[in-house]
Amino acid sequence: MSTSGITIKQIADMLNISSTTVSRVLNGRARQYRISERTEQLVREAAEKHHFQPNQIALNLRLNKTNTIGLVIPDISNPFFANLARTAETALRLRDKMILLCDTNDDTVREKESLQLLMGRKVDGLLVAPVGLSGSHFESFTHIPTVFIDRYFTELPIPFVATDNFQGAYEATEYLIKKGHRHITCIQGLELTVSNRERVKGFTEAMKDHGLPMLDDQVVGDDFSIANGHSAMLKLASKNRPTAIFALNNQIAIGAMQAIHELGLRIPQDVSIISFDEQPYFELTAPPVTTVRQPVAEIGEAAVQSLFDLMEGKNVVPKLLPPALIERKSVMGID
Amino acid sequence: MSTSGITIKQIADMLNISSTTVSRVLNGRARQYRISERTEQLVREAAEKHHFQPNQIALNLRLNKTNTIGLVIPDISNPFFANLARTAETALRLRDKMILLCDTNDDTVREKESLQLLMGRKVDGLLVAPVGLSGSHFESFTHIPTVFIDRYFTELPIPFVATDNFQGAYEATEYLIKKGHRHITCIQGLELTVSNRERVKGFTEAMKDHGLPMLDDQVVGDDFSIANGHSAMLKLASKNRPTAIFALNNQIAIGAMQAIHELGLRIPQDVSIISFDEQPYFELTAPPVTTVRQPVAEIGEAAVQSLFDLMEGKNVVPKLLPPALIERKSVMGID
DNA sequence: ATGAAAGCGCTAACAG
DNA sequence: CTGTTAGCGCTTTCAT
Repeated sequence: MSTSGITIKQIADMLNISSTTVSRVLNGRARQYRISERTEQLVREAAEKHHFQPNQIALNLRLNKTNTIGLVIPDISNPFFANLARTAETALRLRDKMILLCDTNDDTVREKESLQLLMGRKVDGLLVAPVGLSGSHFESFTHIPTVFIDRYFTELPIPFVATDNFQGAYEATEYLIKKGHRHITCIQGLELTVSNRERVKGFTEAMKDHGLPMLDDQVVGDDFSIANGHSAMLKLASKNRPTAIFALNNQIAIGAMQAIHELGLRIPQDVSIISFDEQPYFELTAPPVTTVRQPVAEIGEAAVQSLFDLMEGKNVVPKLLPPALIERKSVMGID
Repeated sequence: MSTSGITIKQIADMLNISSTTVSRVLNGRARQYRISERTEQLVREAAEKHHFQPNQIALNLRLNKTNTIGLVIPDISNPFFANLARTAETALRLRDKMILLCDTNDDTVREKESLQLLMGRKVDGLLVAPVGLSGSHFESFTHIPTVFIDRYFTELPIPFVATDNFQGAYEATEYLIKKGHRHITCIQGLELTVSNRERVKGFTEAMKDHGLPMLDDQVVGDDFSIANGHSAMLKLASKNRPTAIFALNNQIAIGAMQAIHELGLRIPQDVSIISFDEQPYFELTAPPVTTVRQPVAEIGEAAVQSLFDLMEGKNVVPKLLPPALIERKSVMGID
């Protein structure tokens, strides 16, 4: 039926009035411009009848504003980011913004490409969980309001909202140590990532603070995937098996647990495990897994709020939100 | 530094040439229009130097094409949809399209609103997992290429790609029955949803085919959430407890299992359970859960392919992909 | 109480 | 080999 929606000009022509008038009525400025009730009526009827929808593209061009936010994350299939995306979507919808979604797969090239594309699309703001340890390539984007989520670069004047990864990792490690573990291996995610680095730091520092030696292979693994958790665990078990594993995200933990089961080992009798990223199913696994909870909803909402503050020119301070240790049954006390 | 990127016109002015020429060079048509090497060189240098980025908004308006696809799904935090989103994102990126993400929360109002917004933004196509049992409100969108995913309306001439939900549910139910279960309760998701209806149908038909009576409360629950699975299970346990539960998606299964554990009941000795939606963690739960696997990646890729075929005017047929039963330990055989 | 005209940044048709 | 003009749909001066 309708080709693609009627335009203001078409309505104007039908009514033999100018498009200016139509625009004014449709933008609720009839009173302000003292447009006659009759004209207003006519315009409204025509618009209604033909399901007038303002062409946002034209609006974008004219107003130099797209009401669109770019969401750039490493992996939407990781429940942590999926939840983040959801809270962000909800918060943004409330403010009449839409999300352009970019999944970078934790790949620098894809990230740069995504940023470039989003620039071209003139997004009003950016919410990004960046790859890499330094954000030099973000400097060319300083003119567009950006808030980092989950990961960040302190040397950049760009605000961020994230979990205090260092603290979370420190506490998790200390918990393991207090349970009597001395041979603990950390299965990490992508090394070139701030969240990973902070977590590894927390692990390392806790070990040092408790006088435990950092041996070779004390930190293994190379990305945030299930496959990585799986293969890392397999290798670990074949050598001098640690008594406890610290998995640096939920995916790694799943992979490691799969491997442990395949090997016929028991948790926590043969290996204890603790994981970053609380997820509902960790309560149901055999055994339930002790985790470090990240305040996902708070992060998502605070990030959106910060972004809006930024867009309104307000001063925005970075936020590091506290994690919480959720103790369950996957860590055994040993002497 | 740079305000918002340089324009073609600005480059043209700097070089004292017309914007047409600049446009031609930048679009790789220098040869075609026999533009002098020198001019081409100059234009390229200027563009490079000032980081020229074509303004997509202007392009959209001019070309009447946005290279944007609307992805409308009920819940991005549900791993099934998160995975779908990921495959779709990857497939679309390969074809130089970006995704505008809308999370409807399985709410008709929000869905309509999303569709409306996406129309205004002139998306080139739509990928949607619709709420509701009839798609009358989609008829006003027939001019824009649309493919339904996971859920669909057979009365509409809109292609879809989905799991054969009926078959999956039928097989799951039959599996339960063959294991000796007679008192089976189905915890369903949102009733006003095609996927739910098909699954319930499969369940009902399998029961009938095996001569089992459909009692009151044989199908309970009302949405696809963890909370629903949890509360439904709590209620079920307090009455005449069934020997087996069929959870109609992964979230419901998680909620139900939480409730079962809280109640101090054992799976599968006290209650057996089977779930729609295979997920990695179902292998790790206590006990590992028997599930109906949906071919998520295939659905995502096929949907994108169908959408492109549609946009190219090709004939597209709906696809119902076969599910697979993954047998694990959550169902006990009884006599 | 209403309109004409300009312009957002770009490309395409037509002209040389 | 290059330029002029028009126009995508809308809003915003500036007129009247």
